Amino acid sequence: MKIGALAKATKTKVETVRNYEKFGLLPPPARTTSNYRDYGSDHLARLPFIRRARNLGFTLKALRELLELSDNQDQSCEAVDDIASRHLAEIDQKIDDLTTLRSELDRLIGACQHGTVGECKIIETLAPRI
Amino acid sequence: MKIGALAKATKTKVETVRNYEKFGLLPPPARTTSNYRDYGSDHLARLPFIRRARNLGFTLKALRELLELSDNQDQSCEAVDDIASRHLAEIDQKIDDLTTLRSELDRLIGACQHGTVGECKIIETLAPRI
DNA sequence: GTTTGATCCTATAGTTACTACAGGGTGCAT
DNA sequence: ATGCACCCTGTAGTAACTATAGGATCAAAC
Repeated sequence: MKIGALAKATKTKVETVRNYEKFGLLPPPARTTSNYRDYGSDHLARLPFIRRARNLGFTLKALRELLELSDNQDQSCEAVDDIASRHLAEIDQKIDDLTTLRSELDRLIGACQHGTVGECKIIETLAPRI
Repeated sequence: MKIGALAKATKTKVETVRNYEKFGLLPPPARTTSNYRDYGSDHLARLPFIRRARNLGFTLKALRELLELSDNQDQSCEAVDDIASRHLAEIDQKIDDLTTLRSELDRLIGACQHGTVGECKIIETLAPRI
């Protein structure tokens, strides 16, 4: 498939797709005789992963590391363990933060339905843990 | 407190703090006679919220909207409900994505400990929901 | 068979959010 | 009074994306 079809299928801008290739997140696809990029199902699977992970605040650099866990199956257990563990801690923190933020937004909406907006404590929800 | 102390207390770069003020996320603090920014406890509470929310992938624009829920307590219930609900859906999606990604990393580490690295299915974890 | 329009190519410049640096003022401590 | 750490404004750099320019390719319509 050509870049336009891939971009559409993954709701990504064409320029962003090319950008990922330049950065080494998407392997360079085959080219047609007229030099058009010709993507396969591996690209189609990989791109949504990148998009979602980006949306979750992972940098392209962090993503490259995670994708290498997938690409180089022959890596040492220590390497896999180290990389995965580091990201696991980061992910847990993010889930925690999102969960507390979620509760406060939920409470806000609930208070609203009872006609009493009350004090908004959004800021406190993400206050630093001591 | 001066900007350096605030930055240190919130693990933020001094330049980033000034940037948030320019963007309207942090209210301009009082100034000393020598024109130094003089922050109070409200700034000290607000900044960690901004930092965490940024880390979760919220844009400065989205943050400004969320912070207005907190600042303008006199907003209409409909406005609060609308803004909060939109962000709630976004947050739920993020929690879902992080949870599935977390499981796969966890499985990878587990497999590692049993000496059988096995196939890495990270990419599939964030595959599109149909 | 050529013209129109959509899509592709590369390359460059703009945007957002942050970071770094330049050039200069402030304030305390030795 | 001379460092030295900190503050100020302003500008320029980075990362990741987005937009635009200038041109090639291809399918379809006339």
